Amino acid sequence: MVAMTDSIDIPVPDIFDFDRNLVFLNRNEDECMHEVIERSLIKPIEVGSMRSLVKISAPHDTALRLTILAGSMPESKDDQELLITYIKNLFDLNTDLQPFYKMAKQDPLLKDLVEEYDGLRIVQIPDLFEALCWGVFGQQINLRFAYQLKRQFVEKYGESLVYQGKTYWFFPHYEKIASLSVEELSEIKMTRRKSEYMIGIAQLMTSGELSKDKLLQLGDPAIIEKDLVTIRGIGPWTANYLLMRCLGFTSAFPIDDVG
DNA sequence: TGCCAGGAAGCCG
DNA sequence: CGGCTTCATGGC
Repeated sequence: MVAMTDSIDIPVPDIFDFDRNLVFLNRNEDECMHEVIERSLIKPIEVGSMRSLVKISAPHDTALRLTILAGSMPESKDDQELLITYIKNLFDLNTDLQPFYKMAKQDPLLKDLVEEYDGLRIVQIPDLFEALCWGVFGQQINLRFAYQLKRQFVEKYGESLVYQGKTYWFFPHYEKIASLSVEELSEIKMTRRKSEYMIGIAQLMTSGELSKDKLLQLGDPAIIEKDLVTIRGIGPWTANYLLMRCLGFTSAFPIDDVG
């Protein structure tokens, strides 16, 4: 029997600093997929049959606490596990950072960096379609505009809920984008080419040819990257970005780029 | 005003 | 493979 509770606690690893990760999540005011309020993350999350506005906080530093602000708690055991998996992925809780920290603390260049950002994880975009879209949005335009594109996209094709008079948006489903024409999608001031990329990607996901599970089953990040690059609209940069920000290959992050 | 931004595809040799 | 052109829109 599943006990009906108001909140779910998820234990966090030793090397984890919730506030530092919140700072990262709060880095851009144009972000439309979540907000940070008073040491908590407010985020609409859709997993399985659950679609709710979730508050994530850390009342004590050994666990994250999930509270449902609007919608409902996951009703089935499956949905509850999907939610927990999503949050674990979001904060990259499954990665063991001990080996990296041990190595970094012996490196004169990395030492200061690791201490300054101790407990900061590579925050993920757990949803593959969302990560892919964000990669495409950001290609060859300034970030400010990329955030604008995402917002217009989300508010035009996504669904929403209202909480305390404020509207929160879920990321659009790929099935919906797959059915759009280039002309329709281009209305939000994306280039035709970006529209083509996104519709093509949405179609691949709708047909089931492309999925996060399938990519992860390939195992080796180099092989995954090769697979991703065959998709029109995904080049080396976006493929690498996906490995790092969605597929959890945080060890592959470019140390050259640390600055 | 002009350069350029979290690139990638297409074409040519 | 390596280099060059095109795409197209805001930001600063």
